[in-house]
Amino acid sequence: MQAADTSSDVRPALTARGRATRERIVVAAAALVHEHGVAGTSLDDVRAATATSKSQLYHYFVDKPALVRAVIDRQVEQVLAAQQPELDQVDSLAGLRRWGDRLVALNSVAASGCPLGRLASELADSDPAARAALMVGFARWQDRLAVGLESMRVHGALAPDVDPQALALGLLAAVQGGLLLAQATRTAAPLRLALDLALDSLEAKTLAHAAAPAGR
Amino acid sequence: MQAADTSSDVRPALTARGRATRERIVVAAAALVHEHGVAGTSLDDVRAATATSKSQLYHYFVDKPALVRAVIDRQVEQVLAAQQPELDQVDSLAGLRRWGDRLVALNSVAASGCPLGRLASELADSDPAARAALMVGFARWQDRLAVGLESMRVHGALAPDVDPQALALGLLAAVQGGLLLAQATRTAAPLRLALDLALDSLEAKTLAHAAAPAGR
DNA sequence: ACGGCAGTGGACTGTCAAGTCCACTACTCG
DNA sequence: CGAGTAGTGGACTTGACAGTCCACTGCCGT
Repeated sequence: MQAADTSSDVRPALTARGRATRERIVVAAAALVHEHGVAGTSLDDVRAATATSKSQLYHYFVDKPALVRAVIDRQVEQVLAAQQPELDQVDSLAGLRRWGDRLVALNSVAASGCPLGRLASELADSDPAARAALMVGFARWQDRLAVGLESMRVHGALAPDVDPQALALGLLAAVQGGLLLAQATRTAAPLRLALDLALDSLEAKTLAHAAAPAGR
Repeated sequence: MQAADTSSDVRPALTARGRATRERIVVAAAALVHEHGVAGTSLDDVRAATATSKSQLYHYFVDKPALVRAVIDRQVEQVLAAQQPELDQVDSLAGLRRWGDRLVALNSVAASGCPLGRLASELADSDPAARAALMVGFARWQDRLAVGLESMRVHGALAPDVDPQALALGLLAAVQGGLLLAQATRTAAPLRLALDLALDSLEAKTLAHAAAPAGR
């Protein structure tokens, strides 16, 4: 009914100048939305921040939700890119801890929470297309982690009976919750502690510890 | 400057009828805000849902932020109450798992996320008074958990060197992240997995494991 | 039985935001 | 160099929402 054609938000025939302007709009909108939320960001704010006009906004995006979807796509890329190269090197316990340290460091710069988390909690119930795009983003994040965990399992660094996808999702949840509380408390501690708790759990699932199986 | 007198939102001289009306407004507003967010809930929505008039809203609350603060206070109570009695019985690993099961069960009824989490991510950057109230709520939640964990430590069910407050905050972060992703994915799995990961970590910190790493 | 105040009804105002429209500019291609 | 189209400027319309105002009602004490 609504989003049958998922590629409809990509307008055809964009010249180089057009692509640059569109990009400028998305970048500024992403920053504003991250800071003030979707509802707290007006198109006039975007217009002012980009020195564009109302007609340009509607030239490149059919309506505000379409712009928000472009922002989501951008934030997914940004969030994944900001974790590089550590995210792709989580193939050992040490690698996982390095990745965690990077997240803590990123959060320390500006404890403004995870852009995806904020968008998710604001849009999950109201914008199905946005929710779908966010789910894809979270899934990509989870997969990156799962690939690393699977490699650990294969190399014998994790017990053979663990489920990498499940662990990755649990880890991602810990990160999201840690970032949420870090934003609320304006403290790095929640993220740090959530990561420690989750990673300690993984450490307990290393082969050495798992020699004596702990069931459930 | 603005919120020097923190008790100013409690209007004096309320009769029984007045208190009932005020309560009705807060209850309906809490439900609407939980479903559509603060920005997505207009005072007209609240008015319609409570069969009240505009003047009543402004009779009981000086402005919308004041109503939101009342909603926050209510949600804090509701969230803590909904976890009873399990939350006050987290004095063993089994008790912790029962508490986790209750959270999963609550979330299964309607995967709408944690009211506090949603409010926190929406208001943390824009409403300092709201953020403060939410921090108090999270702190109460954390303390309840910490009391249980401390009792476990004292009874020897946890290693003596653990920090109950830190573990409680980590646990709370896992829950928040799990609920956020559960809402986004419309699945119970993230909460379940986040709790499993965190509780497995606690299990690994039990005295038995700390003394000699062996199965339960 | 009345004076006064808590509680109520609902019209009204000002502001702000989304989305529309049309005129204009500048690039590109023949 | 001229026509057509991508790109731009900004005024305008429409609607929604926070907040105001004043008239009214019903409870309560004396």
